Amino acid sequence: MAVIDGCTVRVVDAPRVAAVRERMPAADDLAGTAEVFGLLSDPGRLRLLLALLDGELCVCDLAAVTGQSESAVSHALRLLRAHRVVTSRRAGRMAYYRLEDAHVRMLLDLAMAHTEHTLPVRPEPGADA
Amino acid sequence: MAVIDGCTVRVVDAPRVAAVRERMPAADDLAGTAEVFGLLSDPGRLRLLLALLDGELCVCDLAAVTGQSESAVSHALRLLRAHRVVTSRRAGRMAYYRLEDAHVRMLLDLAMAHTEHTLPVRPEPGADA
DNA sequence: TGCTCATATGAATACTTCTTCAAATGAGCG
DNA sequence: CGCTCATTTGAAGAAGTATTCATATGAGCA
Repeated sequence: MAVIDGCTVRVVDAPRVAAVRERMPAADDLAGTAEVFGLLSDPGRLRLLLALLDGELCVCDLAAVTGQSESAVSHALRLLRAHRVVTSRRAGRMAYYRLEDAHVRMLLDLAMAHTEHTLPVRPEPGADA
Repeated sequence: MAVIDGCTVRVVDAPRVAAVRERMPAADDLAGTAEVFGLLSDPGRLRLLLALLDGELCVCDLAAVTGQSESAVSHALRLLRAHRVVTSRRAGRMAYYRLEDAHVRMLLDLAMAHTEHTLPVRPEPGADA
């Protein structure tokens, strides 16, 4: 048993627990990161973002590329825009969206690299492959 | 207007749309990737996985580290185990979990590198920073 | 101005998903 | 064998999320 945050909890390896807790990011950072992953956790949004990887597209082209209704696309883009993952540019009555978040771009690149040829890159310490 | 998948849809830049559709991963791959991101989209699970980054821990220590109930932790681990992200080892009445998925490990490393010091790495083509 | 088109928005429904509580499993130990 | 402990499981309730349809905004154009 150990006392953490004023609560008494059951603990086996107290020093390890303390060390790992030490390294744990702040709650806000964790929540933010989880949110980003959440944005990527929907196949529709994932399609949209992948479509935007190599440049901007208008809403109707995004709908055509991703096979979704224009309304669904617009809702999804609204969410992504609220999180500053994409930005929009208006040209006449059309709206062109682009991927604006470098961090998300990296995650997408990494994810795509792994769907095509799944090669392990940083194996767990102790593994021999 | 263009015909895609037998449906007539409104399209502005038809060749672009065709090219981007070409590069789009298969639906199964997309769904799988979205699922992985989904596993990372919950702060509780994110904490668990981060705690496991440098080695195995038992359930109660995971609960202590992440500040969740043991039941919640067990449910989360069950889900992660179902997706082969973690594996468990039993030692007596305790269960030790370890991170087993190299791809997820990379995503976690990348995400963590970005929560601490947010440095852009691959800017969009056209950006000058 | 009035019409059409591209996108955006709102509201409602259906669908997941998280959390909690209660109880079950199954190992160690007297 | 019966008790305790660590973990797992099930079920239920609450909360969030996605999709759709209908409508609104607002730009271009006659």
